[in-house]
Amino acid sequence: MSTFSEARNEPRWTRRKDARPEEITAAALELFVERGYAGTRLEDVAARAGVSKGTLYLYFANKAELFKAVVREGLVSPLSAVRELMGRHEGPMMELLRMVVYGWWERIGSTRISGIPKLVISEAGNFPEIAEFYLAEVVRPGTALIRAIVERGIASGEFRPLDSNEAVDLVFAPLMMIALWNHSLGAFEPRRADPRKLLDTHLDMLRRGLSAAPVQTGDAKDTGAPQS
Amino acid sequence: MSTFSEARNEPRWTRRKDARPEEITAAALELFVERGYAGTRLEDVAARAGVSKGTLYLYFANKAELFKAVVREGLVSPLSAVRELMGRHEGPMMELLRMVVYGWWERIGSTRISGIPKLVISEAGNFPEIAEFYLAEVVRPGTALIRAIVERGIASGEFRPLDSNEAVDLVFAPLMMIALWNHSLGAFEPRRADPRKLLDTHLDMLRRGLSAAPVQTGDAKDTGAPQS
Amino acid sequence: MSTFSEARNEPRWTRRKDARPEEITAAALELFVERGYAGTRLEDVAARAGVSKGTLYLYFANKAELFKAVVREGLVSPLSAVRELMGRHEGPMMELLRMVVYGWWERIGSTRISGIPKLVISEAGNFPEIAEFYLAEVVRPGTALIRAIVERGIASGEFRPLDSNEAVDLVFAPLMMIALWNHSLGAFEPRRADPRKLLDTHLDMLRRGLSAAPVQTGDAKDTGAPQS
Amino acid sequence: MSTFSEARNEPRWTRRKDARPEEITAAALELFVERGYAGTRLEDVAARAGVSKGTLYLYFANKAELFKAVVREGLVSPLSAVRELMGRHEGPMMELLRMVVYGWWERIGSTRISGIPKLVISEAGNFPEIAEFYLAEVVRPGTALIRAIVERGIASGEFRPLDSNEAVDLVFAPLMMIALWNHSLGAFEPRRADPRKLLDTHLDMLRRGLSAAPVQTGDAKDTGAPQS
DNA sequence: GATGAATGAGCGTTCATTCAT
DNA sequence: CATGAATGAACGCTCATTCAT
Repeated sequence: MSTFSEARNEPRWTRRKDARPEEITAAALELFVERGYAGTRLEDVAARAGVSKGTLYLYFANKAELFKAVVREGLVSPLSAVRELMGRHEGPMMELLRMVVYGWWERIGSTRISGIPKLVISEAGNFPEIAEFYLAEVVRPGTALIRAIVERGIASGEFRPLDSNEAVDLVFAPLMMIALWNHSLGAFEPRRADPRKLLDTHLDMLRRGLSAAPVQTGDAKDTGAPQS
Repeated sequence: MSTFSEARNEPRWTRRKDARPEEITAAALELFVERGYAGTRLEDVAARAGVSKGTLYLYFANKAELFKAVVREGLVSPLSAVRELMGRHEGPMMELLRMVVYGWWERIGSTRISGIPKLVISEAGNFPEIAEFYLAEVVRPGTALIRAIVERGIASGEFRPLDSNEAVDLVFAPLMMIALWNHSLGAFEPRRADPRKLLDTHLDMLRRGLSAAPVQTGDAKDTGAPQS
Repeated sequence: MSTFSEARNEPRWTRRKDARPEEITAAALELFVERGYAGTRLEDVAARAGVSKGTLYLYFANKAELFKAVVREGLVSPLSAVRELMGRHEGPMMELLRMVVYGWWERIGSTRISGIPKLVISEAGNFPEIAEFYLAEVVRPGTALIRAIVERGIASGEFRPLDSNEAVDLVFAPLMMIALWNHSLGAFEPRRADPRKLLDTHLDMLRRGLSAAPVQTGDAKDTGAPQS
Repeated sequence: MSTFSEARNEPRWTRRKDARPEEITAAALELFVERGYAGTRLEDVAARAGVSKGTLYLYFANKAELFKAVVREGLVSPLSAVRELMGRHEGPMMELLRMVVYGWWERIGSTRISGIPKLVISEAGNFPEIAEFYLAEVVRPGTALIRAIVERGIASGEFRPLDSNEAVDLVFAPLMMIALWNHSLGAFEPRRADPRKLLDTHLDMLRRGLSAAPVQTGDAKDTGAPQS
């Protein structure tokens, strides 16, 4: 009505139709991670998002859909960012692996998105749909990416010729462990080493473990080729 | 391989009456692992154990107590077996590490007990008591054991001097990953490599990663000392 | 056949604004008849009327008021038309009855107004106000009208002397049955006889049933007087 | 424990597993008829049946199944009773019709089962499944029965040759009207004629309407044949 | 006037727990 | 000891109603 109102940049009562879904999934992510799927009451999600119970249903058809949206949302851009990075990279694959691990920490490990793996692991049995979705959209593309790096390294002679599927699992395991720990027992064990230091050591171990150079150790002659 | 099984002395076929609680926890373990705590209905536990719903309450005060009993039961003995093994061991620590990893697979990884970690991780937030208990009874003793091995290896010059806490995490991570995978997404991804092969590769990577011998790799001069 | 339509004088195409309430009650009538009171969602009424949910509340205080308006609207005028017709009629009462029945079909039975009886019957228990209103405005005046016809016929010797209240019910029953059927099970039983043929047969049965002339039937001597 | 307890014929706490379903459907019938399907709260059904809300679900999977059970239960035996009666009958069909109408009043019209038609009419739109079920199990068998009677009468020359489908509707209409009235507006119009007298008059009208004998009425020559 | 996002009371349904037998 | 019918608190979801725009 007044000419002044036109200048407002932060109207107090904007219909927040577009911001709402993210506010809700953010609240839901926290609670799902804290309490599990079944343990999370939609009323609490609503309260934490600052809306009423009914509002949830304006944006998500039901609890399962909200859950799926939470999982989906947390994992779209991160993966494609890695993919892009890999396309551009030149130089040793070990260097790329390091960037991927650090990038994972920046974008996922150190954020609340890292709660999603725990969610999925916990609820896979009850939500086959989620399990399939996560496998198709996250696990398989993610492992394919790392496998490609490992295989490039093997092809170039940088890495020794080991089973690339196994290598992928060994690259991922500590990252998963960090994420799971931080969202479960970590809450009860306050003094913990800096995860970044652990990741550095992990990368250092990987460097040695993947290297094509032979390693002379106490109990076995290492030829650079994998065991049996 | 049969390293862990020597300590058991209990009669294998006690009277049915005494076996009831274990039949129940066995049924409960399966279901808790499959469906999580909240997703498991006591009626189904009863049905799978071949008893009536009411009978559950003759042995367990409530669902939470049953859950705790399931977790508690799956954990106690194996650790002491490892401790004993360690006391007896002579020779390279890498060899001991290998026995521990294989023993873990025999006694835990390949059995339904491997579902326990998933349970604990999933429900730690809802059952602080379980979390504390698991930390006190399993995590801290377990890591202490491995840390002792690593530190013995460092002291003897077999291993290079890295942070033993970090090393422990890196030793455990793939074992945890295998256990979690088998009880969650693994059910939806049929073709999977043999976990034992993965463990072999893991041990091979560890051997190289832990070795005191320097490793010449493409992007860094390795002196045997840990990074940074 | 067009007997009833003569009295209407209102302009047929008033301004849209004034038409709104009627568009809403028209939409509401359809839905209330299809789904019952509780089964009808105001959101659907709004959608069918082409307005927003909020707009409903500009015209009707709440769902119950809308419902009452729907019922009220479907009832008033036709009765006065019959009353008028009756005042003018000369000749046999059976002929008047026939006109009334045909008129009912024209103005009510074949239109969506015929859904009103179903609504009232279904919701009488929940809406005493509607029940009373319908009794006062429709049932009692309507039966009075028919009763007057029957009684005129009896007085003139055209009809035999039976209980006029009972006769009224027997005149109405098939009309009600047609209306109710068409708005309930009729939707699930596609092939159905033409209601007009049924009404003809009904009138034919009434003619015989009401006639003062004796009827010789197999199992009773008919004197024209009603049975005990 | 005591020898006395064996003599008890009315144990105070018998598990009433077999009586319960009928107690519940009886309570549900009352409430469904009073308040409609949606208007009936299961909590109230439970309370009226003297059980808890949860107990309902021991016997009926959900509200819709309870509803179907109510409908089913009220109309199985009555229909077969009529069928049986018809098989035995000898003599005029008009007599059989009279027995059917009286029987309907005894077994249905005067009992609370008469509330079912109203229920079905009200909810057919929301529960196609119920509508189909009622058509298949009640309406079609019931009309077939009456049609058979009418057609036998026509074949024997007792009735004039009219459309038997129409005749069936005209036979039923007043019965339906009585049932519906008693469960809707009837509650608000206390003084009402005895339905049995109305049924007598209805039968008397039918006798005249169906008779093969010609009837001389004021406005039409009646030849016994139906109108065009 | 008209909109539709937001609300929250209310109900159907589930399931851990109890207890008479 | 064992049973399983019964309970009722708790929660997901719906939808009539409100109100800032």
